[in-house]
Amino acid sequence: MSFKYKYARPALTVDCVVFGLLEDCLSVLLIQRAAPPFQGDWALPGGFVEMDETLEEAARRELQEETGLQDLFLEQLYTFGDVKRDPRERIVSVAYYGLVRQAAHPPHAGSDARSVAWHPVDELPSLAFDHSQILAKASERLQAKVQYQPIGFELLPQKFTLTQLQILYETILGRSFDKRNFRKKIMGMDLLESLEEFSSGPHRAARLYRFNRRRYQMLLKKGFHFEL
Amino acid sequence: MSFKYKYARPALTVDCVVFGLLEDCLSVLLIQRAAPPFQGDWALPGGFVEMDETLEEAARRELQEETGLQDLFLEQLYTFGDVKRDPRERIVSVAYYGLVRQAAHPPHAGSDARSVAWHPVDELPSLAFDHSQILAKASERLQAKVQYQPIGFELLPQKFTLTQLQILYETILGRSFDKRNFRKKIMGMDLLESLEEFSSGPHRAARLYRFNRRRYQMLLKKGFHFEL
DNA sequence: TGTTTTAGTGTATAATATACACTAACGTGG
DNA sequence: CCACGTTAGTGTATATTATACACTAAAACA
Repeated sequence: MSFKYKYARPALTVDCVVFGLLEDCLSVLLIQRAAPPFQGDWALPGGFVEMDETLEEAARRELQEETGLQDLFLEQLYTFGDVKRDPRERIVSVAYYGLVRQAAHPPHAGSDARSVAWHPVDELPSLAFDHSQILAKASERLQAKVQYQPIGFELLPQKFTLTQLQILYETILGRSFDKRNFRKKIMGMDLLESLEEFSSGPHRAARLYRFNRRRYQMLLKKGFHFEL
Repeated sequence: MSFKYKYARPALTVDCVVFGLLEDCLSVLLIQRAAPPFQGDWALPGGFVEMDETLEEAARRELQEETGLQDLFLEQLYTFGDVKRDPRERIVSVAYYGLVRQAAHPPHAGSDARSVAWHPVDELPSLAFDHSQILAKASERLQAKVQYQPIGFELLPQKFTLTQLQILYETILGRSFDKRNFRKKIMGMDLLESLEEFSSGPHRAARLYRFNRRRYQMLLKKGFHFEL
């Protein structure tokens, strides 16, 4: 069976740049290609868009199939359409970027047995196709967006300490913050719900917090806007 | 002649949301559809992506063909891929938004004689397909971007007065600025080149300025970042 | 019980944003 | 020719926000 069209059509794929924190290190989920072209090289998870699913649905399905990841924060990034970005034929790819909480838990490789692994963003292998370019765009977007939308929380466990949050921002933005000023600013936004204390070593216990999404929605309507 | 593929493929189009200032009124360039579906309705200019052109090239070509516009600021906006966004078949569309200086000069209708016209954004007709949604996203993006990148200048003539610039920002952002504070901020950025004076009526002449793009690039490298 | 390690807190100063009102220049019409 | 209408252009005082900076608290362990 095959499909005929009057005019030539590019193939349409989705690719996903999924970020996670791996031991305080910002990392990206990559799969190793089992077949040519770029056999053995690392690449972004992704695949062809089916006729009965939206682009985001396609991205989520491919992620699930290839890495087992589900229910993560996922947003459209950019569409890459250079004529020769795939050596085989014309393929246009809609890229998404995602954030996951538990990069610690290793993702399971997909049914087609390609290996899947987290790679720290500052020591990446060279990638198949134009995936380095896609990843660069995703990093840029993440850095920009994390400063004016409260998406950083998507990378932390639901309960986290202020120190964890600060390290997260420092990691993503590549600069350090003053502890007191950071806490002042975050607390001043009134977005975090104070929870129990949590002890993890030979030192004072830290308070855990949870991001209160409902409260954020409320504040948004009142003209509030999150900023770093 | 026709093209056969093993798997079904969505058709791929580009659509353009082009903004211009029409008598201090933010407007969008629309074309009137000559054929079904949505015959007679207004729609965004756009069309199918050819196999030998990038997405941006496709957008520029379609704009040129349908409206005569050329050499404008144009950036990718978002890709729309809902399954039923076109009643005929599955079509995924990569949307671009553009800014032009001279919305005063009426665009000439394309070769296929569809009419082309500027429509103020606050009194739009209902649009074909999901084009209202695309336009909404473009307005949102314009509003956001104009505040942290100096793209507003793309809507003004190359020589402009500070009052014109202020009105532009007020129009796009829907709020007013204090004249002295506005001028202080803009001048403080040191991005404008002072030119000759320009007299236009029974009142004091105003100084003309030009946006100095070279200077902007320089400052960028030194860590400067434009903000409203 | 003291040593180590991380958590948690306040204040003074600098920088930035805001609010606000008059003079300058030009053209027109009485 | 001068009074009026209209738009251009300018500075300062105050409030708000950002920054810099150092010690005490609590827990575990030796």
